[in-house]
Amino acid sequence: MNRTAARKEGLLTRMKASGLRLTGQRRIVAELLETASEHLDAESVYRLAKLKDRTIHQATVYRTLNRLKRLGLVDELDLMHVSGERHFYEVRPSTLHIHLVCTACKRVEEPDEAFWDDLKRRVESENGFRAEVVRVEMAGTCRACLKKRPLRS
Amino acid sequence: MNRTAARKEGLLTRMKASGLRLTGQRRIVAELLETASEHLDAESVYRLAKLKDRTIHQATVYRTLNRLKRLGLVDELDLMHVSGERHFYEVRPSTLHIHLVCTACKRVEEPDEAFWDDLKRRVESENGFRAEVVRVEMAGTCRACLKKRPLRS
DNA sequence: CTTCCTGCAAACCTTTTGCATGCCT
DNA sequence: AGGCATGCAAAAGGTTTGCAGGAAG
Repeated sequence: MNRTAARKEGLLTRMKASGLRLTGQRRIVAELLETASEHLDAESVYRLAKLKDRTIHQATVYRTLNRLKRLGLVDELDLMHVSGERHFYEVRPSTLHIHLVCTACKRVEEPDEAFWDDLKRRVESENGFRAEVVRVEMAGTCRACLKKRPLRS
Repeated sequence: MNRTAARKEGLLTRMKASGLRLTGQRRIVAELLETASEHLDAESVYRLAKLKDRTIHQATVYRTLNRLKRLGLVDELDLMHVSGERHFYEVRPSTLHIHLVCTACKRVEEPDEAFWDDLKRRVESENGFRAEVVRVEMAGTCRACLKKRPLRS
């Protein structure tokens, strides 16, 4: 939930460090991604960005997102396709993504328990696989919805 | 790896049990999904199905895959977009999907260690989230590729 | 006879790309 | 000047849909 906690230096800082030219529009996109309280898809980023700069174009949003993705500063998610085929973007927290997608209320929880790092280590020792990006996605029913509609299964 | 092991009753059986009409073309799609040694995307299913029935149409493949998906008999995967935006399909093994996607050789490993089930239980007890589908995707470098190009990071 | 499946083609949605313009360094 | 960023429109890629004909229950 508190997605800001995972990051140390701001996205803008890292963008500049990556040699990326920091234009006004890119700033807007970066700030949106960083301050969003929920995951945004490209279209949402575009819609929100337009409120701050009416002239921004969708192609620019896509290009910016792709640049950030290639630089590894932002990750593209799919969230189990709860909302169609769109991709969602989030500032890379630590290469570790854990999403609990509630199929009832569509909300996405992001627990940040430390023990998940365990996964990476286990896979490396047991499978000889060095994981760079770990994504755990679970679809199911969240606590709140379970209460409303208890024992559906 | 041995993806067949995870299933108990055949997909065809479960399709019939779901009240789905079992046509020749659907059989072909189901058999392809079941016997595939690697993950197939819609287009591959189409291409392979056409070898067995020249008259099958892409729309039919999509419709069949969607039906199977909605029935929960097959799951749609994204495999970290190592091969573009396509979706891959796999017969639902147990609602538990673990994919180790090697970014070097593009191969996908599916370790079927029992301890992964642990994940589901932990999330339920620690987050109150009842997971129906668990998907763990890791992108990184597999054992073989690590050997070829040791200590890249 | 009704329901469901299929082929076909067109539509759809999201994302990418080529080109021309213009800004920044 | 040179390179990069942007707008625009067109294309691309993958998937879905409406309709009409046909097969299955």
